[in-house]
Amino acid sequence: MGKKGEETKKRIRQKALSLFARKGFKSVTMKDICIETGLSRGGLYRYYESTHQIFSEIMDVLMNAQDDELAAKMEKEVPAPAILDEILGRYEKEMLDGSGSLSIAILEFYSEKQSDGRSDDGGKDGGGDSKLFRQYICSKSMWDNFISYGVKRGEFKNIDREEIIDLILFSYQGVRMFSTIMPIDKQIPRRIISHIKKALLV
Amino acid sequence: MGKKGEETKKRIRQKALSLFARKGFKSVTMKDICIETGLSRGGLYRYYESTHQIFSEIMDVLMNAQDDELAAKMEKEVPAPAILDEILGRYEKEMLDGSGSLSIAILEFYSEKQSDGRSDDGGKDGGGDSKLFRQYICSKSMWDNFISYGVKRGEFKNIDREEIIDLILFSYQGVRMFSTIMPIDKQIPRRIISHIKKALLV
Amino acid sequence: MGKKGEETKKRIRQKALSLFARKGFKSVTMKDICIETGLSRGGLYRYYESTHQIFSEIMDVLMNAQDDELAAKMEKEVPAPAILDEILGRYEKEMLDGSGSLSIAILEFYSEKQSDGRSDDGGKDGGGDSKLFRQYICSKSMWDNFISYGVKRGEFKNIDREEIIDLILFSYQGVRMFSTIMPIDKQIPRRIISHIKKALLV
Amino acid sequence: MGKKGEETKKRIRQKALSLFARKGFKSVTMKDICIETGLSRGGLYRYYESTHQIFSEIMDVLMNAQDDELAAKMEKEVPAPAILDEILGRYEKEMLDGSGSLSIAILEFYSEKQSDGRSDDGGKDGGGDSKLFRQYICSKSMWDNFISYGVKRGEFKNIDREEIIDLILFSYQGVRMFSTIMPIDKQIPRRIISHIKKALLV
DNA sequence: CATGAATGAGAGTTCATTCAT
DNA sequence: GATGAATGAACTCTCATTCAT
Repeated sequence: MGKKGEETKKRIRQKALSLFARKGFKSVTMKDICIETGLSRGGLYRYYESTHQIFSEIMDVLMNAQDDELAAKMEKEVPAPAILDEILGRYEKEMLDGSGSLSIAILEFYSEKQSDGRSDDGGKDGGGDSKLFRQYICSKSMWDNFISYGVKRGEFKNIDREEIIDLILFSYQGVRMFSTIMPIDKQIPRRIISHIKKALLV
Repeated sequence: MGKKGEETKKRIRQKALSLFARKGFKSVTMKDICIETGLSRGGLYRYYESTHQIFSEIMDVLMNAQDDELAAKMEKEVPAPAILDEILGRYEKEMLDGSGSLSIAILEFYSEKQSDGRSDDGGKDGGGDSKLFRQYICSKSMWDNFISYGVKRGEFKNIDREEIIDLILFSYQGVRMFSTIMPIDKQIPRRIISHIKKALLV
Repeated sequence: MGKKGEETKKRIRQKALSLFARKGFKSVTMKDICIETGLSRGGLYRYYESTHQIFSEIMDVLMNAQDDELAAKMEKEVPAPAILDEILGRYEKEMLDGSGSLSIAILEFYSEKQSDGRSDDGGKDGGGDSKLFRQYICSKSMWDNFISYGVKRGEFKNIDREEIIDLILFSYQGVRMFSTIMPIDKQIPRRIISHIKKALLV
Repeated sequence: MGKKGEETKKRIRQKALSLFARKGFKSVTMKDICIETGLSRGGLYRYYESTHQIFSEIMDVLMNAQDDELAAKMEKEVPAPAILDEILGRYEKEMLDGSGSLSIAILEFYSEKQSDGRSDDGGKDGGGDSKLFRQYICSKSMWDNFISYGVKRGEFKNIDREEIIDLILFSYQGVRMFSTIMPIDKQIPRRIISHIKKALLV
């Protein structure tokens, strides 16, 4: 493919990402992406043959770009509450900013597959649900490690971990979803974060 | 519009509802609804001129069909924990059953409006966000009343109400969303509910 | 579908037939047929969803419009040589007139299916080859009956029937094919017919 | 154009030939030929600028590669029936093997020109019909010579030569055509050949 | 010379929408 | 009121063809 080709693919993904964030998955057409990237029909199709494929690759890239950062901090013995502050700070920002979120696009993408029964993710692995599910498992295990770390250091309560993790993950996702369609009062993320902190910190 | 007309409209809404639950909002076409209802093109257009309008009316109907039931129970002095059990039981069921949920359709419907800037909700009120927002406010006030009731009866803790309410509402919505695209482990709703109960019950 | 619809379908088939005869099968597009019939895209697709389907129906109609005429003549005890003259006269005309012939279109249509392996003949029966083959069998049995008739009347020689029939059918088809792409000298059909007559007549 | 260039052209023609035999003329694209030959777009276009041109050259090469062999045999006074056996044996094989035949491609190629009115055969001569026609004339004269030879040797009947030649050529072509789209019973070529022999041999 | 990136024309297809009957 | 025939816009996708490197 060559270096130029790889760069074009990357450019396509970037432009497409902004479209998906803005309009969700279903409403983005190959034509939209042509216009956004400045490529012609044929030019785009040379690299990707459907919005499914593009989205799928975007998801792959995003998912692989995950947190080693956290592990690094635990390595360095950063206090758990400090790490928690940092993570929840990021969550808060994300919950408030609906514009950059792929939430709806993700939902549309995976829900479409459900009803279709098709599996157009470039053939890299088996089906998208599992990809999402793996992501959930991964986030969960990350939190689990982190909470263990906090408990070991005597900084977190030794509560039912799965319970608090599910609560964190799904309320976070819930707010993100709604932030794309409804003005989210700043207090909402703040309250959720406050609750999480109270539940965790000794 | 005579009685017959109203019934036809109702039938259209019912059939369309099942389509929206299955395929989301964007993927349902007027043609789909023609087929599902058995109406001809012209026949359908006589009653509704777009899927937006149909969906909007469905939402109106659903939102108006809300809980006076709860008020009735509080009136009858039913113990708060019993009411809580009942509500959370319903929530649990809904979190597990992705199939019947309009979650995605709602998200698509309102998010489409955001990006369009259009306001095609039948002209009844100004913009859908506020409709959704009102719904949120309404649910919130319902829970607020209910928690007050429990606190007054000495059955609920007197904690920060807004905090727990946001947590309940958004984690519930978060799970519902994901239930439509990912297999949800039975334990997830159970854990969330367990947490809520622990947070509320004395 | 209604009477109007049936008429539109018929009109489509007629116009398409002239296109197929002129350009063969592969070179005719749905757009061509739109233009020829004066229908819009959507209008045409309402009735037929591919040139395959149209061609297939044309073939069905043509094949069903076959020779009961011959049977009638044998019934009426018309002398075999007279009937032979009439049939071969028709053959001669058809061999000379390349313009109205579907030969190439038929060849393209069925050869495309071979390589594709698809079977898009409206689902009415199993595959097109058999349809062609049946046609061959049918023509063959028609000639067989007819030659028997001539032999019984003492007007035809009692020669190897299958031999002469294959010769008739394939040389006729061969000339028809070439008549679409090459000027056919009038003498060619005449010579072929002359040979056939000599082979058959006592 | 050096020797290497000529070889590349030859390779292109060979690969293209197999494609034309498999898919006919119209269905073969420059892209197909790129893939089949392993050449890049630009690479292919350096040598040939259209499938028409490639096909045309293939035809030229094939037509020039004709029978001096027959002349040689007559020179050597090989008995006419032996030569006939050999020729008809080859015909039989060709009639049965639809797969390697260019029949359909030829038909498509020349029929396309008819309707187009264009003349894209590399500019070497005026129009393809005449090329085909010349080929017919050429085959005919070959047979004419051969039959004369047989008659002179007292091995063939002195019948109307043009008649039997047309019969041979067109029934042969007819079967070849159909062999590409229909299973041809082994008996069919056999019967045709049997008839020809009976007509020729004393 | 050869490559493959890119263009743009054009075919296929699907729907929202209108309108004569 | 209701039907379904018809329109036309928009999208998807595929190639022939060109051209900078």
